[in-house]
Order: sequence, then structure tokens, then C-alpha cells
Amino acid sequence: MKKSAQATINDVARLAGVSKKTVSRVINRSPLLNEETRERVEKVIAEIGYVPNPQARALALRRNFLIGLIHDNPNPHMVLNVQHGLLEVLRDTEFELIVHPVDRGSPTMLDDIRRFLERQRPYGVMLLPPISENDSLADLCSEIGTRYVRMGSAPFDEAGHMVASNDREAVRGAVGHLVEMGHRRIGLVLGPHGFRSAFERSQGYEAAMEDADIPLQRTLIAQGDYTFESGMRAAERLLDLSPRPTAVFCSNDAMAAGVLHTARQRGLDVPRDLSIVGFDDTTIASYLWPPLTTVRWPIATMARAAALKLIGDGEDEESAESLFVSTLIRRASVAQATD
Amino acid sequence: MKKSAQATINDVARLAGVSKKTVSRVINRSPLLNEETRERVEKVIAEIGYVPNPQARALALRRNFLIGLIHDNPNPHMVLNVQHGLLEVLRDTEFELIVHPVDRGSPTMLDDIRRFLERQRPYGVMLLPPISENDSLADLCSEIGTRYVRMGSAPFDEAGHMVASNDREAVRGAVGHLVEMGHRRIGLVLGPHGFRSAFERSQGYEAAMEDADIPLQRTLIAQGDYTFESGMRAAERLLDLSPRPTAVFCSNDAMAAGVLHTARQRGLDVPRDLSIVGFDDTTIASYLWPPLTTVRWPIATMARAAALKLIGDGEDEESAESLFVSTLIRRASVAQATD
DNA sequence: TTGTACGCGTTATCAA
DNA sequence: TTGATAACGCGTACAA
Repeated sequence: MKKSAQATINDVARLAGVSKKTVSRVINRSPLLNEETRERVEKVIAEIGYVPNPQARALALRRNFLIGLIHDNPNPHMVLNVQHGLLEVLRDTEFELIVHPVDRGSPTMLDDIRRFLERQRPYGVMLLPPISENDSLADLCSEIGTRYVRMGSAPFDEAGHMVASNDREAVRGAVGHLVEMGHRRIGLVLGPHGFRSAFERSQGYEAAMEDADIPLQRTLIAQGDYTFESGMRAAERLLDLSPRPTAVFCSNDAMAAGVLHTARQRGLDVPRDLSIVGFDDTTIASYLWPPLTTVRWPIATMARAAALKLIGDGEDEESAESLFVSTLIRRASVAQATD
Repeated sequence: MKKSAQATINDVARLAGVSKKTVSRVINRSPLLNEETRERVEKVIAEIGYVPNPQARALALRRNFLIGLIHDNPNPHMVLNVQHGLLEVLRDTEFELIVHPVDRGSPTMLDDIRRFLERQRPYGVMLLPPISENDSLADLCSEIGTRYVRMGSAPFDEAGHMVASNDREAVRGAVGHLVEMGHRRIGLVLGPHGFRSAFERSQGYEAAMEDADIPLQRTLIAQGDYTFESGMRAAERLLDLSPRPTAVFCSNDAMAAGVLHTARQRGLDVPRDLSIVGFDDTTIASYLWPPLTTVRWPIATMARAAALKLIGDGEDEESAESLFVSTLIRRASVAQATD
């Protein structure tokens, strides 16, 4: 009777002259339904603008219509792109996105996530690297019965649970490009220990060097941790070498920016004296001077695919694309080797 | 009886030998409760690790324990900082963050948001600029009864509903710094029409020029839209001027990066030939060469304050800080004027 | 093909 | 200060 309140399933049932259950069947597209009654009910639904109450549904179904994004502080560019991709799919559905960052390193992380899953009962969750690489986390989701999709730099779960890039091949191609440009003393700035992406990218570097029959030199490999500052430090070590490397592959753009920064501080001209390649194609890559040659991976596309796997009915989504290709974006930070 | 299932309020009631309602009172810290019973109930709760089911609570209370972040595509740096700030406060509470981007420009935006609020019934929402400047949106929240806090570049709502920076004063100081360094032909790259922040920042520029008794020249003011590309275009116009401006204030960092880019393409040395000041202090500001002098505003701090206003019981939170100060970060993109 | 009766886990009403 | 009972709005056995 209250005009202000939302219409409920009871209102629909009363107005359509059927039972709640029948309305419920219409909403949930039950196959056994008289076409005539269905139309009548749908007409009423449209007329009074009825929408099912998510809270009540969640209570009855023991499952919320929320998609969780569980991550641990990777780079902002990546997190936001994932959110965009996810939301693009979710926009026209009844699902909403709930963001739940966690603290890798905290010994209670798994317990925290368990509590989150058991309390909120999200319909599904997307796991971002690096914690997506944690198998116990995936097991936890299975145990609780929450759908999940892991994002990673290589496939490490079934297609239905995975959206992966192929970082190894991507880097192999990127470093191969450096070789084609005549470089042979090519430095590598590693990502942090324990990150699968860092490992895959270093393997790509090694593969490219082997392709070109260039023996690996440990001195040309510098440790980094994906931060700008670590890129600067790595560059300081690398640029002290004699002979200097003529090119450097950096495992992400932030470190590449750091290397560029240090090179410039030392009065080196990029790319004439030093070619630089990054990874991620964040916005800074094109803002820098010179614009950075880098590897672009389709984050938003992968997130969209993940969302489809998460909310899909498990038919063709399971078999849908789960490995995505990256592309080398050639800009101005790479030049022909001169010596 | 099922060991696997979550304990419910009934289990607690049975074990403690009280009624459901009493347990409910304990949970909700009702004041009229025998201290003895309270302790007994709390003991049971701790023993069996009971946690209230959010879905059931939401249904009964007609209100979810979710904080919504409603925004329209401002820059990633800002969105993520807001999320961080919000989540920092929410982390130790029962609240979760639900992210809901909308499409400013879409004629159905208000209806979309209304549906979101009526369906999800978030406990409160945070509104980010530029849509936070939309008064009908705030009215909508009031009408529906959803708590809200608006973020903005100047206060335009009551303290309880507002976290604001003071962009005008911040820019006045930044441009004042340029004047102190001897600049008088100072260009301005505007933000997009209709953005309060763009307006406030331009007002700050004008105030600083007036402070220095420098007459405003329209040719020194170029339109931009907060993108890198618009910064490049603005710079092309500004650098064609004769005499050239010796400094430029850009209404955000992305445009400052664009100006820097164009200056470099023309062989100008920054800061020797041109000083540049940005706004936001995004990460790119420090990655650029030269590192960018820019205005930093405390986004995460403001988001934390907003979260407290949102979930607080309306006591001192209302009166808590709602205006935040920005600071000029001096880096290397500004030099003494030479002519 | 449709309806009845009840459960989901919590809070609110109102009497005790 | 406490408790029985009824919402909250939807889904599901099971019967019709």
C-alpha cells in the first residue's frame, strides 16, 4: 500500500493474480511455465517497475550477487584497468564489484580472506597477482565453494579458473627486438623475488639471449623490485660496468623510468647511448621523454574475460579464451646499436 | 547440528540459555542489558566464533554494511588513492567497499544511481569529483536516506557531507612561487569546462597574478581538458607566442607532462627556457625529467576522513576536519627567470 | 503447470 | 531487563 516503498514479489503476485512462487519462477526463468502466465506476470513486473531485493535473495540463496576483487597492492595502473574491465561486463548485470585488498606477508592473510568469503559470500572472486599465484588461496575458494578466476603471467590453473598473459614469450620478443637492432650487451633489471611475473620475464630474457647465441653474463643482471627507485639503483650498477650495456630490458615501466632517470643524471642520451625497454605500457611510458618502448598486455580484456567466467553459467565460458597475447609497442627509447 | 555450517544467533541463544533477542542486544550494544547476561553471551560468542550474517542483517535493517564509491572516471591516481584511504578505515570494521563508476553525460545517470542506491542500500556513499559537484545527486542521496560525503576542490556542502581541498589557495601559492622566481609572463593551461576544480585553479592563478600586479593576458591562457594530449596542444599554442611565456602553470600533472613533451620536441630546455608547475603530484611528476614541481593534495587523508564521517555515529565526526591543505612540492621543473 | 507452507538469520514490537 | 512472535523479501520442498 505504501507508495514510497519498493514493490515486492508479493505485490507482483497479487496484481498478476498468481502465487509468489510463480513470480519467482518467472524471475528465475524456470522452463516449466505457461507462456501465457509468464507474459502476464512480466507485464505486471514492467508496469510497477519491480526489481527483486538483493538482500533477500542473498539470504535465501546463501550467496550474494557480488564479484570480489582480491588483490595485494600491485601497481595502480593494473588494479584500475582490472576494475574497468570487470565493471564493463558487470555494468549491465545485477552484479556489483566489491574491492577487497589484502596484505600479502601478513600471516593471517588466508584467515582474513576466509572470513571475507564466508561472511560476504560473493558470487565469485578475481585474484590478482602476486597473491593469485598462491595455490592455498585457490584451494580455499574451492573449499568454501566460491567461484574464482586467477590472473597471472603464465597459465597455472585450469582454463576455467585462469586468465593469463604469456610474459615469457612477450619478453623474448622484446629482447629479440633489441638484438635485431644490433645490441649484444643487453642488461636486465629483474622484478622482485617470489613474483611469478618477474620469473617469467627473466626467462624470456634468457630465451632471447639464447636465441641470439649470446652467453649470459651475470653482471648484466640487476635485481629490482618493480619500483622506480629500484630501477635507479639497478641503473647505477649497470652503468658503472665497463663496457657499458648498450641496452637494458626492465621488467616493468616504473623501473624503466628509474633507469631512464639515472641515465639522464649521468648525462647519457637515451636512446643514443642507451636503449631502454619496459613492460606494462602504463601511461607514464608515453609521457616519458623519449617515449618508452614497452610491452603492452591486455589487462582490461583479460579482466572482461575473467568476469565472464565468473558470472557465466559455465557453458562455453569455461572453454573461452584464457591465454592472451601481449604486443611490443615501439616508441623512441630504442635505437640501433652504434658500437 | 551441522558442524560445517556457520553458527547462527540461535546457536548462541541456545548455548547461553537466553533468547535470540538478547543475543541481538549484545551484538548491537544495547544499553539496557544485565552486565552478567552480557558477559555470558559474549563468552559463548567467543567460544563458538559466531559472527552475524550480513545478508540477514541487511534484510532486517533494510540497509547494507557496504560503503559505495560512486565516481566518474577521474584520474586513476586519484581513484586508487581514495580507495586506499577508504579501505584503511574500513579494514577493521564490518564494512566493505563497493565500487560503482557511472557515466557523467549519460542522461540516465541519476536514475542509474538511484537504482543502485535503492537496490544495494549501501550504508553510505562517497562521491568523487566531478559528479560530486552535482547537487541533484546529493539531494537524491538525502531523499533515499543514504549517507553521503562529497569530495571537492572547495567546500560546497556542510562539513558533515564534505571533504574539500582548497585548490584556489594552493594554486595561488604555486603561481606565487613562479612570481617569486622572477617570472611575469606566466601561462595557464586550464582544466575542462564545467569542472569545479578547473575553475578553482584558474581563480587561484588570477589571484596570484593580481597579487603581483600583473595584468591578465588572455593569450597566455590555453584551454585543456586534463589529458596529456590537451597539454601538448596547449603548449603548441603557448610556445608560438612572441614573446614566449617563461613559465606555465598547468591545472594537472598530465597536462604538465604534455607541455613538457612539446617543449622538448621544440628543443627547449626545461626549466632553463621554460618553467613548469603541475597539480596533483601523481607518480609521473617525480618520474619525469626534470622532476615536476607540483601541488600535492592529501587525497588518501581526505578519503579516510570521509570514511569516518560515513560510518561514524555522527558525534564528533560531523565536526571533524573537512577542509584540507595542499602543499607545493618543489622539484626541478622551475628555475629563476632569466629575461 | 501452479500453489502452500516453511526456511534463510537477523531485527523490531510489545507485552511480561 | 527479557522473551515470544512477527516482520524483512525471496527460494524451495512437496503437494495439488
